[in-house]
Amino acid sequence: MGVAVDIDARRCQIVRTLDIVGEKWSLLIVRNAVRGQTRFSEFRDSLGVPSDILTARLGTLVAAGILEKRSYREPGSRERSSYHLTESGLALKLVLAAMVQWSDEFNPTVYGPASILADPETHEKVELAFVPMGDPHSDEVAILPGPGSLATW
Amino acid sequence: MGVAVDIDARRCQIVRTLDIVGEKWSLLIVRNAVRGQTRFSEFRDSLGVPSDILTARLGTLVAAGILEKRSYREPGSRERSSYHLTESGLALKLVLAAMVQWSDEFNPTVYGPASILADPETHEKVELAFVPMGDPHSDEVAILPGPGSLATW
DNA sequence: AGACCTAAGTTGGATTTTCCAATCTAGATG
DNA sequence: CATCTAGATTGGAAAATCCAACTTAGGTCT
Repeated sequence: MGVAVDIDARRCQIVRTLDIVGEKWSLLIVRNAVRGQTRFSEFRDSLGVPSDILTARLGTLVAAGILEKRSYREPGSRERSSYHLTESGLALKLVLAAMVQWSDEFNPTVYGPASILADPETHEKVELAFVPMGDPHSDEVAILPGPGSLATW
Repeated sequence: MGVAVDIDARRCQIVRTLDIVGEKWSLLIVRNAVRGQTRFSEFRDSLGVPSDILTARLGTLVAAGILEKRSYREPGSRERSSYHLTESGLALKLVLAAMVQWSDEFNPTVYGPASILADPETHEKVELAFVPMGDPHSDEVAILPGPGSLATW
């Protein structure tokens, strides 16, 4: 992201995270990947991101190990590329969920939440909280469409 | 941030959060505010952010209710402005902590973590996890300097 | 008074990033 | 060999950021 080039600023975890996903569109691409999108045209059409920017962002995310570039072949078409979340990329759900939760509390809409954080198995609502390190807990979450959602999830 | 202007995209909590803190420097200003900084010159000098950009970001953060503009007066000086986190701004620690945790796991440095998430009272290490909604839990966290920290905290 | 100091903020112009529409690529099909 | 299509590239316009110099407005000093 070009922020804070001096060597000790880069030790900051927040700077290091923003360096990777702090540019415009990056986190929204990850969000849509979490929703299951994998193709260039899906990201471009659903987000409205300019295709040259999308090319650049996908490259950055692949280089950072957040997305993995694969090939797929639709019957009757040539081989094309698709982009899939890695373990690292999937773990960014933590950051996305934090934004969802903050927005629900401090910047809600009149429509209700568009996304709801839930237990992947029981679908009970969950929330992010600070727990003692090492205690058994869940780092898995499902992000389900809520009442404020218009999106095809 | 100008991303996704269409009406239903703005229902997304992630878009709504990025609209407020997704611009360059915004989250770093919040980070430094969490560290206790309040003054224009502190933000400018510690981050190296251009002063015109800082003016714009402080304005956005104040307008969004994340910072509150106050006056202070140093003995022998005239009245000046300072910027203080609101409850809403303090709650962004959740997002910052998520970035810290993600970076620790997937993008660590050789120096060890610069920041450590800890219980504000016991200083035991804590981590973000998904817990059942409504269960008793902590949303308080202290962000302490770790072994990788060079910053004057 | 008036010269000087200082934190906060503004201004003009260069640089960088983003945007947008048009174009290109390369294998598949008719 | 013309046509189709998802993925990508290109050139030029627009917007955001950067940078250094300057301004503001009250305070101190003499």
